[in-house]
Amino acid sequence: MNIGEAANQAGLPVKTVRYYSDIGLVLPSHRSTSGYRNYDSTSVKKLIFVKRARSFDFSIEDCRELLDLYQDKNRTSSNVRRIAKEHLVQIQRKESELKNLRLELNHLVKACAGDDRPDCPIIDYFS
Amino acid sequence: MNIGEAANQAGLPVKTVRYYSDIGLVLPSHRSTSGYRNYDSTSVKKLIFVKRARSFDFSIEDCRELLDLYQDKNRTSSNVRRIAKEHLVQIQRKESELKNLRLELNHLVKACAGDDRPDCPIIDYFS
DNA sequence: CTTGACCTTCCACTTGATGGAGAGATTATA
DNA sequence: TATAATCTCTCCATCAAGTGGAAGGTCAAG
Repeated sequence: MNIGEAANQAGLPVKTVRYYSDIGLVLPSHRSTSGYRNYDSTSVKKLIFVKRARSFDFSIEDCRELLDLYQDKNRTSSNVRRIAKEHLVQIQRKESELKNLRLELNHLVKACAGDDRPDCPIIDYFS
Repeated sequence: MNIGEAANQAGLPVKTVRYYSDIGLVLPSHRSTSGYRNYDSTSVKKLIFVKRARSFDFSIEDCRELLDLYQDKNRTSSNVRRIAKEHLVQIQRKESELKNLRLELNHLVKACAGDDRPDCPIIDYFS
């Protein structure tokens, strides 16, 4: 199938599929004589795999590694687990940072009258 | 003072201060005859202000707006509050997305044996 | 034969910086 | 005073992960 149909089946924009092809993440199974990218069901499955992994915020490089393992019949689940676990740590770190941010900002917003006067604890805090 | 000293006082890399100057976010108070950026205490305060706001993940454009309000004696705290509140909503949304991600990924990692065998619920889930 | 949908490559833009090259300015030391 | 070290300047490239658009080739239907 052509890129449009493949993108459709994977639920990705055509541009993104072409981008994944450009960076060698998911290559089309072959090219037509006129240069059209052609995707078979295997390559579409890879696109879907990448889409899922990306929705988990895995980086493109992580996806590349996971995709290798996905295709590797000799893989060990410990390898996959390692990548996922490292990623989990990143997510947890980010989440707690965001939480601190939210608490502090919430505090500031609550302290701010939000009226016509120029007095503002938010501005004061930043100054 | 020169850019190095200003950057130092603001706790920002010189490159960043120059970048803020380039995009017109915090301009140096003037330039020396030889073209050196010169920062007075007011412009350094603005740098510090931006640094704080950025540490709260406010975008550069938000910072620009907050900086305008910071300098505006006729500002109303409601304007500042609006920006901060919108930002708070973004942070909360991001935080809950991250939480969902963490829970699901944690689930997957826990379900994965992480041993020598190729069977892996993480890979299965993505496939 | 032409229209329209789809495909191609290439280039620019996004955010918020950061790194480096090459050159000029200033300051410290010998 | 010479020179070396440090600072600063501008300009260009790069990062992630695409997205948007231009200019042009391809294909099927009417």
